[in-house]
Amino acid sequence: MILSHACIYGIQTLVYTAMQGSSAYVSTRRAAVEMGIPFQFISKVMQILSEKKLVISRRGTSGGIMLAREAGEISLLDIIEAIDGLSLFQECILGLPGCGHATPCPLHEEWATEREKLREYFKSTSLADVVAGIRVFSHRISIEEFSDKILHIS
Amino acid sequence: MILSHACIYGIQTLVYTAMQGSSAYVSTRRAAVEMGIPFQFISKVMQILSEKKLVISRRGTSGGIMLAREAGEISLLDIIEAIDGLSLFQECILGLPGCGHATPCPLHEEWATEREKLREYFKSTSLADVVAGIRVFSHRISIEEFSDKILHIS
DNA sequence: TACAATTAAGATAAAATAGTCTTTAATCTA
DNA sequence: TAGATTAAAGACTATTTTATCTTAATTGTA
Repeated sequence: MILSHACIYGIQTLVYTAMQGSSAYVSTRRAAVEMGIPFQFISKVMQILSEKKLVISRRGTSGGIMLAREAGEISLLDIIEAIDGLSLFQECILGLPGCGHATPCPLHEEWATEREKLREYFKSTSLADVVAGIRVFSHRISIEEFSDKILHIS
Repeated sequence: MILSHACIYGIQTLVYTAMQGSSAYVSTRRAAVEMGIPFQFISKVMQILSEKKLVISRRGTSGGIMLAREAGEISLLDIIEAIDGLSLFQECILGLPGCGHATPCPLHEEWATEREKLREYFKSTSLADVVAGIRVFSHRISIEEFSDKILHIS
């Protein structure tokens, strides 16, 4: 698995949040239920993203989270960096500490090329892009249809 | 980290084995010491690769492991498949179970393209290719120079 | 002010991965 | 045959990741 569960949940939750518009705080409990993700885990991840200034959180009634910047200004790489860090895009694929241009492992150049493409993709894809894909191409974000789960909490 | 430690150790050990020529069994203990990898862990990984018919192992004096096929006939993908499985090349990057062409997640097409390139690279790169890279470009496989550690065991 | 709703935060538990230790079985050599 | 060497195998430990539980703090509303 290339991204940790925490990171996957983080991306899913922020995409969900971006889809709700920016007027009000979005309930993470509701987001969790609708997306079929453990609520407490999302809560932890949002605390990290709050520290890293990607979201603003608020307690109490009508509390929740809100994107700290416009959806077009938050890239998937921003989220990955905040949660998993950038080691995926920096480390040798064979795990050799000093692997680099001067002392490359046998796979160094090829993997350096591949991982850079991947990084570029994550960097150039914003939450707004993902939301647009969902709206235009009916991409899905939840495991089941949203409507299935909404019934359970309202 | 894209490959597990077990998988990384497996690749390193088989590359090391391929470099020794095919005439005799290669001691996994020696390989472990020279590459700076936990011996018992390598032993476990080699047991897996032995079950999967990628290596032939032999107990006793002058025992060790030997590649089951020519180095040119064992791809990195063969090793990855045996140890980590192929889920890396099959799963949705957001971890959504039913993600596919019919019901894609927002990142489906892009990631499907990237992961296929990665799979092709691993499939088309054999142990022999890696060894050739090491011989021609002085690529390294161990964490430190081999000669440093050889002294400790002989 | 009292209460309900909501996230924050710390502790804990469960699961997966990584690593170690010990005993057994096989093999070679003297 | 006896002893040394080596991998196989199973049990165990440690670490990291994932997930849950409980309590506290904050906010809006009646």
